[in-house]
Amino acid sequence: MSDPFKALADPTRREILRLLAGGSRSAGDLAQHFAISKPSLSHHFAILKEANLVTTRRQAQTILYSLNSSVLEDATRMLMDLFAVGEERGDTQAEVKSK
Amino acid sequence: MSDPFKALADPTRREILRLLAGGSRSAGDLAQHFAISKPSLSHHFAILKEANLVTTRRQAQTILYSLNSSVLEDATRMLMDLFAVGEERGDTQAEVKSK
DNA sequence: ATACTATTTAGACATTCATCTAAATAGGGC
DNA sequence: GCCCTATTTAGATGAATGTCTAAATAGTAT
Repeated sequence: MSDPFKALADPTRREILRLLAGGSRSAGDLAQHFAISKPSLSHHFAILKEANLVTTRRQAQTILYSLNSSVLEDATRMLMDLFAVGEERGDTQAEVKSK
Repeated sequence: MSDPFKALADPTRREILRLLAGGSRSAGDLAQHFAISKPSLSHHFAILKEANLVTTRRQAQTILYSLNSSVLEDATRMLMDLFAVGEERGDTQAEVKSK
């Protein structure tokens, strides 16, 4: 089980998740939405699966991919904590442009 | 301005953000929390700055880093949309057509 | 069993990434 | 001006990443 944030770093993988948010899809179906080769997509699937962001289920010849919302929720909560907590130290005034 | 998700992919950078969530800190102050060299940290700072996740402000000799919550909020919202939306379509499991 | 379709695995390759050491820059104090 | 402290830049290096083509695997159908 690897780092979900690493899995989310690639735009192709985020697009895969976005498509899966609309419902489960087969690998081939997903492949139609991308310009890259099927082996490359398959590699992205493997990374998403490794991060537990998707699950798979065989249906006859095809393999259905589904979104695993819970891991996505965990990651979201982690990000949310970065700006929801910690307002106590008094230097919110720190917005200065970098040279 | 580069991909904030790519910036969030590294655990060291997420820890930097977590520290900054507690208040602005100087580069050297942040460096004390990590085992890696200062130039390596500086590289991480640059990536966070490039992604607009932090801002900087010079204070005498030291440089203060501050969290930029708004970009973090945007990223969080993007993730949230992946599991908050798409619940209206009734095909979380089965009926998907391929090809 | 053979053939066909869907998907993954195996290598290879170029690019990006995280890290280091050494050197450069910027500001403050003497 | 010349040091001292803080931080970044430059350049190098090994590991990880995203992509490809070709081959292998799994399941269905004839």
